[in-house]
Amino acid sequence: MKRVIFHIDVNSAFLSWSAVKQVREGGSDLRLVPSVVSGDPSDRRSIVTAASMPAKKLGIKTAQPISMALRTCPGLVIVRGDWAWYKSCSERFTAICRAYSPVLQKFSIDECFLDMSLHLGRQEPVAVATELKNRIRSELGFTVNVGIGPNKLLAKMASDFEKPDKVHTLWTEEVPAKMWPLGVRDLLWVGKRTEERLVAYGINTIGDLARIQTGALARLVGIRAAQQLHASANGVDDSPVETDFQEAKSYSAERTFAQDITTPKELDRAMFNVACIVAHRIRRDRFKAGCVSIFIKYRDFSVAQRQSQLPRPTDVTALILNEARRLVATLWDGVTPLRQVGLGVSKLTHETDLQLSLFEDPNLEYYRQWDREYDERMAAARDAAARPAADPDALVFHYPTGEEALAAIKQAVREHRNCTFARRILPDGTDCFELFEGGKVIERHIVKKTP
DNA sequence: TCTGGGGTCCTAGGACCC
DNA sequence: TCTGGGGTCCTAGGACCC
Repeated sequence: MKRVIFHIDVNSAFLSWSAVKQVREGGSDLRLVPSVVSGDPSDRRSIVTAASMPAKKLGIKTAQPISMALRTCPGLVIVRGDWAWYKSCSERFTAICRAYSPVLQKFSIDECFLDMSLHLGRQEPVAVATELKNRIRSELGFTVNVGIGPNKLLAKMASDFEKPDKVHTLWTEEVPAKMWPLGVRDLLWVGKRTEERLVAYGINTIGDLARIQTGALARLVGIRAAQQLHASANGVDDSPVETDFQEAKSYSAERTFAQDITTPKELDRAMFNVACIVAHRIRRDRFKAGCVSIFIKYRDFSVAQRQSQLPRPTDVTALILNEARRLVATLWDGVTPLRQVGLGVSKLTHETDLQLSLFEDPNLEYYRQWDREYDERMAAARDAAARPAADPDALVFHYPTGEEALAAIKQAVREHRNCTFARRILPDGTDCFELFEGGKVIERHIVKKTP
């Protein structure tokens, strides 16, 4: 039986999705002007998460610093990401794809593979793909590219050809004409480093890679990578479309500082924050972690990391944080400036710890109670964020600068110890800090936007 | 220009056991 | 005292993806 795989890829996903929302709310279409999704544009370390076609035509690229993009295009429209909305777009997109074949593998928030081998009947693959593409466009308001091939690799390569709103095929017999002239970097799994090594050896195109002996290649990139690259360059891939839900194997969180930090106190505060986030997420997903890792990134982007096994798997923030602190102490000298820190957990299990250890931390019950309260606050903040913005009774405070806002917010948090609080981006793009009481927003603190 | 925040997998060396 | 060879686990680092 002939295998037919589709790879469906949303064009400029985050930007398209934000545009759909704005158009629905009566706004203009971001896709028609130079625009990007990014973090806080006043933070020099923010980068472009997604760019519109007009922005890309001006040379703005994904992952470029926002400050640089603004220099290229001073009139650039910047919108902040809306993750809850993106998730709902992704779910509706996946649901339409699944109607064409149940053999679906979600590859990321905006991409999936469909095994169409048993679901085409007498229809032509291109006709079905075109219908799928058009249906997503008319029902959901955004465009996708569909790549068609005999396996996942070629389908994915095909979807990357001309964009947007296109269907392309890459059958095995088309590989020499359509894929071999491309540079090695265009091949899946060839990144910056591998490209450098290959080019230094005179391997410039995917065709060069397809023809070289794997023995020579192995000396450059290792045996396994060599076999993988050689097979890929020849269009060979027999990996199945995996329909099963893959459980996460690790969780991590990182923070990049607005300015490099140089004191253990600052580092510890960041470690505390990321430990709370990671531990909360594993509890939410009913995991316990057997291994804790930390990493730090220096000014020059070099990274160092430490990891260690816990005596027993845990989901307790304090135990994870303690281990992270111990690891930090063995790794960082306490003075070399750091731009980023991160904490991860792995060796995840679902086991429940019924057995009690003689060496149990005497504060364990206190730690657990603290975690429960943290989890409740997070849940309350999530619920509040999911509700519509209308709450006319909330007191609204405006501040001319971020510093003043921060001071006032700290004061408000001290005064309202029973309140939950969350930072939130309002539908009009206003970045604000909200205090909740009994599920209602009672105060909203906003930094006045400079015109 | 000056670079985010998540993830996955692989490799190589050392410790330890038989 | 010095010695082989294989297996497994752990750790650090690197490369890639979106």
